[in-house]
Amino acid sequence: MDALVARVGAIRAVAPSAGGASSVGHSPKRMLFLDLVLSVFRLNGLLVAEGDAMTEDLGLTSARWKVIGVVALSTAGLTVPGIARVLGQSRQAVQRITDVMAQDGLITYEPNPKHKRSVLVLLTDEGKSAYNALREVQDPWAIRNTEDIPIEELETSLRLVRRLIQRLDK
Amino acid sequence: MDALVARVGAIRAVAPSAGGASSVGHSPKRMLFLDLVLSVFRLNGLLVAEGDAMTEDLGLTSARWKVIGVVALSTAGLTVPGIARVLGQSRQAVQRITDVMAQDGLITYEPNPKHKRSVLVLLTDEGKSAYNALREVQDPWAIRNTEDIPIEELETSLRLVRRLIQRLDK
DNA sequence: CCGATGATGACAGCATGCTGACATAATCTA
DNA sequence: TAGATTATGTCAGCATGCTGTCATCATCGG
Repeated sequence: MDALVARVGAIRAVAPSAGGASSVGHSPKRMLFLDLVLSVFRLNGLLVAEGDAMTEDLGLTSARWKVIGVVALSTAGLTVPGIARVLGQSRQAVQRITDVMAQDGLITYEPNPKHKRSVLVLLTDEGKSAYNALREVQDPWAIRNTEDIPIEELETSLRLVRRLIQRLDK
Repeated sequence: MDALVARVGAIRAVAPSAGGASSVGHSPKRMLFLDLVLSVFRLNGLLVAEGDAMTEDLGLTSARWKVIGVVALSTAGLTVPGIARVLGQSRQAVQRITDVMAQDGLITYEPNPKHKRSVLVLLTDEGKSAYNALREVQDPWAIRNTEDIPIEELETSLRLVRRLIQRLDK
């Protein structure tokens, strides 16, 4: 397991040239997996920070553009628990975000014809322009971060991440 | 971008048979990347939950075994900011975790011959047995989650995640 | 040797996740 | 239809990240 931490450390300490040699010892798959887990922890933190920095001018944060992205793509509106299910988060966590976003005028709560209490979340005009502005920074960012990565690697990685999600989500 | 949310939704709503067809529209790489980003957010949450559940009997949490794992692998001990640098977190966040772990008797603060104020973190006997117990649940878990995944896919994904980390960490 | 710069400790505040608990609305089932 | 089960709103508390601030210790350069 030394290799694991050595690698984690290397991410910060050593030149980007590192990252080749896979660990020796026994059960390389186990090492790869644990290394991947720690790397996902780390990447998550960096992505949140990056997302926050990238959209702070728009009055957004990572938590907010997760919500705004989901709502923008729903034609008929979504309930708060519905957003939570899509994002895989607790409804309470989403509720707190949407309440603030509603105060800020990005979304509105509209009556839900199918449910007396559970209102629908919709984007306001301000929310829609925030979404458009979001895409204007997010799309170039996505392109910038993938232009030198083969599409096959993206597909393989996404498939693996999805498989792990499915496995852990029961 | 509809495909993105459709996919995210599908993770929960649809049978595991989904996940094949890549998105249509323009710039598939951009779609793949944004999808990967959301999936990483999600996987992170699931991994934290899984890590907490898996080790709660040991008096550990995800945040704690990140620390305990790093400390266990250092021969001479590490300072709190040192642990933070390895994990890519703020020293304050790590300090709070280590303070509680010290109260719980998992670690001790020892004088640092190289620094008057910045003490070294070391595992107590209790901490060492917690680390051993951790490995006894963590290793089978890692094996279980990778036995049907080709090692090439693990390597590709880890390499991609690492590359993204390096890119975002400047 | 001394002052500037950087690293660390300590405290505070905030954002974003989680869970638990309880009441009520909605839906399913016998 | 009536009761049981599930979904939702709401409030509370907690865990784990982040940043900012300020004092103090360490280190380096003139």
